[in-house]
Amino acid sequence: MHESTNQPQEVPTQVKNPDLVERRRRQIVDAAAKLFIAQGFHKTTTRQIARAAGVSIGSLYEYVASKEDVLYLVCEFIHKEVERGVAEAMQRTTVGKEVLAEVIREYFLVCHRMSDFILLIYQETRSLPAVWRKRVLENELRITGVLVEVLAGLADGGDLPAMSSEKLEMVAHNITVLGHMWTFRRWYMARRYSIEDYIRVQTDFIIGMIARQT
Amino acid sequence: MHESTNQPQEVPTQVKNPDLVERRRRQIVDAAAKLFIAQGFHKTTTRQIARAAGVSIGSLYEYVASKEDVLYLVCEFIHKEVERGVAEAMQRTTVGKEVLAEVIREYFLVCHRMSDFILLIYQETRSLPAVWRKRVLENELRITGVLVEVLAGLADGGDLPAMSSEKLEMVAHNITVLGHMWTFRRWYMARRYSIEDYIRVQTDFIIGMIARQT
DNA sequence: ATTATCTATAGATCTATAGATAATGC
DNA sequence: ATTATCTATAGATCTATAGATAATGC
Repeated sequence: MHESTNQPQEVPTQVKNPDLVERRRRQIVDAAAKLFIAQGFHKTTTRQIARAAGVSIGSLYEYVASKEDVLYLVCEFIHKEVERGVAEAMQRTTVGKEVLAEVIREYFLVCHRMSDFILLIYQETRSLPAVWRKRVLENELRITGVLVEVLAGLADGGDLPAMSSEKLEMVAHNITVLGHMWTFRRWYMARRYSIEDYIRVQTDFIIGMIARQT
Repeated sequence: MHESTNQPQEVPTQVKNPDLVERRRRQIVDAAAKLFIAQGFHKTTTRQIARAAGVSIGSLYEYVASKEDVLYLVCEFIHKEVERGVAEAMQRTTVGKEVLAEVIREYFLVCHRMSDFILLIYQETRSLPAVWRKRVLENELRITGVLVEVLAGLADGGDLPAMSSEKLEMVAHNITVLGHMWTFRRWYMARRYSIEDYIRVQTDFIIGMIARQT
């Protein structure tokens, strides 16, 4: 199978200078992310995005070809941030007995910090054209993939009960989603738990979840 | 605190005959739910809804005051269906040793059957006006509440290790969300698991999760 | 000369309603 | 007479672009 048959397809721009493209797109993404979080994608107009980004509506369309392009750039940016957060957090964890608990803690704290962004992805992915929706879902997997790697490392080192790679992967998905749960049930959870309480309770559950496995 | 200070607020209609309202709204909700699932709320027009429901655009607006009203009616309908499904499923479970596994199984099967609907709620709740968004979230809680009741019953009967009501509630939320996970990660899960596989693996995890608790 | 930016607006929709018509029940 | 339904459209937006202007670099 030839990779070359899939044209990798990027967001198109009319502007030649790549540094300028990067700079302006950052302005656009920053402004749009805030607006989308506050009002949602559909209630935000391209004019609001342009104004908040400090460019004219005409210029905005030199850097993207459609409003959906802006949403995709925002999703891409969020995933990069989350992945960076997770990767950094994973480095910070020491080795030894309590590693899994630390990994969970660091990941949940990333979810806590990036709550609004994660929620945005859950809510607006559907508004993307098919090609980009697919990309966003792949990015989502890549983040769970980081957890899979970490768990596999722990299992190899004997810091985790050995289990089939299938089950190990499911544990990673479960941890990912229980982190997200703090973002999309936060309106309820925050009434009775601080993020630290939440981490404590869920960590016990997750460790229990793994302990019994074969 | 007086309940009477909160006006309960229902979707307004111009039509006097309550039976007719119920009948027409069912047509509208059925049509709209399908369209929203296929295209999303924002890409669906009120004319499409009217046409698919078999009424004119003018009549549609005799039964609701706005497009958001239609979305709220759809969400309400979905929650009723899910709650009914869960309640029925819970009755079907026998008593004894394997009850928890049965409860999980029945609940996950409801999620499987109602996949599209559950996904719709995750994606479009944000498009609702504040008052109704709040209601939808309350309905969401009510469904988790059913699981809390069941778990509490099991704990009382000794079929479940005793644990604080706080933890018991969190277990119910976890089960709820792991059921939803099958709907919003299905694009990935379905590649490697059937719903039966998924239930088997997750049931083991959930039972492990509870076993260790105090 | 080329590249980037802006203003002004065409063109396309879409929601919600006004006002006319048909159906129902006394 | 009242209730329900329909057609036709007002009125409001919003995306995306055309065409003019300013800035940059040779």
